[in-house]
Amino acid sequence: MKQSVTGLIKSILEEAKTNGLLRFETLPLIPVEAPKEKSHGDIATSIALALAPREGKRPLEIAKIILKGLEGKDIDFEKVEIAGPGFINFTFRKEYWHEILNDVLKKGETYGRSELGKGIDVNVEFVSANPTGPLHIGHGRGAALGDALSNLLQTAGYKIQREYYINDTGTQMETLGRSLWIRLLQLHNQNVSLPENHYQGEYIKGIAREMVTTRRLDEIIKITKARDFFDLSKMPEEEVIPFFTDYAKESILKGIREDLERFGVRYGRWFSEKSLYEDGKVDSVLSEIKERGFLYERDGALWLETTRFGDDKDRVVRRKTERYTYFASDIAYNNNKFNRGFKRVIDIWGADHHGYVPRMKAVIQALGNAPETLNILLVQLVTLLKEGKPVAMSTRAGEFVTLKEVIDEVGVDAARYIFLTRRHDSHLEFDLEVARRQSSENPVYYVQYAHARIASLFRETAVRGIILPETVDTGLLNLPEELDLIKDIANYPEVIEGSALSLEPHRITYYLHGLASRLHSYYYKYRVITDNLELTYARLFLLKSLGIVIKNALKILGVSAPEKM
RNA sequence: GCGCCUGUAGCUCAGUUGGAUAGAGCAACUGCCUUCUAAGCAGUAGGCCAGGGGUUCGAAUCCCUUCAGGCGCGCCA
Repeated sequence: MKQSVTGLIKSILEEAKTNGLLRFETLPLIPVEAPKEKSHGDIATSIALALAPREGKRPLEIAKIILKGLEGKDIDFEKVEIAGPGFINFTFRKEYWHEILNDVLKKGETYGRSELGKGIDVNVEFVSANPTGPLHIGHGRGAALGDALSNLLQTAGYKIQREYYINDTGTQMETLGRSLWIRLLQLHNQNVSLPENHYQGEYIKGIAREMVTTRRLDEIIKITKARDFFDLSKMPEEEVIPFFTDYAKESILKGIREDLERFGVRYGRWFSEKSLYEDGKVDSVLSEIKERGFLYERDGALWLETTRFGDDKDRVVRRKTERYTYFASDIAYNNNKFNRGFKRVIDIWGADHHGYVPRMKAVIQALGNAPETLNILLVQLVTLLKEGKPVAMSTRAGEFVTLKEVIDEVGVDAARYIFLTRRHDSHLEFDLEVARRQSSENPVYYVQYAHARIASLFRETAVRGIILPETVDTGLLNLPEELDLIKDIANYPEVIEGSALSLEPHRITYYLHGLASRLHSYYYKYRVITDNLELTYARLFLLKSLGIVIKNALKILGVSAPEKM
C-alpha cells in the first residue's frame, strides 16, 4: 500500500513538472508513513514540506498541486486532505481493511512471510561460548536474540544457517584440561592446589567425579600404559593433559548443547576451530592474504595490516613463538563462511568484545568482501536481579547463575520473551522474581493470555454448535476498535520487514503487546458471541485472524502460543 | 590518555531510521467479576528526552561540546 501511494505521488509530481508547475531536477525520496495520530489518516506524506524550499513555494501550495493531480487518478480513498504545515493525509476506504482478513485466513501460518530476503544465504553465528564452563544468563540473551533473529530473517525470505563456533584449541583448552587434571589429583588426595588463573568452578569437580564413575579415567590409564593412577600422575604433563582437555571439553559441550536445545535453539552446524587447523585452512587463508599484500613480518611475528581498513593498529596473526593467535583462526573461519557461499554473515557478540569489531571488518575487506556483508550485533551484558539486588558474576571464579538455573526457575517462554524486550545494545535487567511471577508484571503472559482467550472462545463456540463459515461479511466490522484491530493485523508484514531490515526482533514484542492490549480491551467491552449470527461470524473471523498473527509472531520469538492458561 | 556504547516518567525500557500533542509496563491512587478466561478492563497522576551550542520548514533522533555511567584498548584468551 505504501508503495502504491509513493508511486502515485511520484507520477503526480512528474506530471506537475512537465506542466511547468514544479521545477525540481531530481525527485527526493518520498517520505510515506503511518501517522501515530489517528485523525491524520492511514498514511501520510511530508513531501510538500520537503520540496518547498527548493521550489521556492510554500508547502501548502505544493500540497495543493499534488491534491489537484490526484483528481484524475483512478485510486479511491475515503479522504485525502492537507493538514498542519503541509502534510497530506490519506484515509483508505473501509472495504480495503475488510479485505485484509480474508487474506490472513487464507495464508494462515504463512501470513507475514515476505520475499525481502530473496533466498539470500545468511550465516548467523551466536552464543559460541568457549567450552570451558556452562552457559550463563548472558549467553541466554545472545541465544534468544540469535535464534529469534534467525526465525525473523527466515520469515522475511532469507535462507538461514545457525552456527556455533567452538573455540576448542589453544592455551585456554590446556588450562581447562589442567584444571580437570588437578581436580582429579585432589580427588586422589594429592596435595596440589589449583592456580588462580585456572577454572575454579564447582562444575570441574563434578566432571572429575564423573570421569571416575564412568571409568573413563581407567581407560586413560590403560591407553597411556600407566600401571595405576599414581603412575599416571608421575607422567609428563603434556602427555596426560590432552586426555583431560578432550574429556572436559566434550562434557561441557554436551551440557551446552542440552541447555540450548531445551531453550529451543537448534544449530545447523557446530563449527570446530580445531578443524580449521587440521584442514590447513589457517595456512591457506594466510597465504591468500599474503598474496593480496596485507601480511608482513616484523619482530619475528606475522602481522595483518588491518590499519589499511580503518583499524587503529595492525594485528599479530602468528607470534614470534610460531604459535598462531586466535585472530588467525578467526580469519580462516570468516573466509570459510564466505567460501561456503554465504552472502551475508551476522555475528552476535557480547558487548565486551566490541574492540574486535574494527579488526574483523578489516578482515572481511582484506578477503575481498564489502564491509557491509558482515554485521556484528553487540549484546549488552545482563544484570541479574535476585530479591531486587544485582548478582555479581565472574566466569573464571566460577561464580555465576547458569542459563539452566534461569530456565528451571522461570521457564523458557518467560526467559526468551524478557530477553527480547530490549534492543540488543541496551542494558537489560533480568529480575528473577518478576520473571517467575505469573502475573501482569510479566509481559509474556499478557500476550499469551490473548492467544489463550481467543482459543477459549473457539472452544465455546464449538460447544454452542457455532461453525464459522468459509466466507463471512466482514463489512459488519465497523466499530472503531474493530478497524484498529484490523489495521494492526494489516501492519504485521511491515513489522516483520522492518524488524528484519534493522535486525531488531525486539520490535515484535512491542508490536505483540500493542496487539494484545487492543484485543483485551475489545474483548472486555464487546461480546463476540451475540444473538446476531452474521455479526458473530464476522467477529469470530476477526479474532481468528488475530490469533493467527499472535501465533505467527510468537513463533518467531520462540515463545509458545498456549490454547489454555 | 584514546576508542565504542549508554543517558527519555519514581523504576525498567520503547520511540517505525528527521515528522504533527514524546509512549508502554511496573510502582502509586480510584473504580470494574451473576457475562465468551479478572494472567483482564476503565481512569487519575507522573517529563528541561543529562546540560549547552549548531544543522532546517521541523531534532529525543543528525553534528560539535561538557558532564555522568558502563565496556574495551596485549606477540592475553
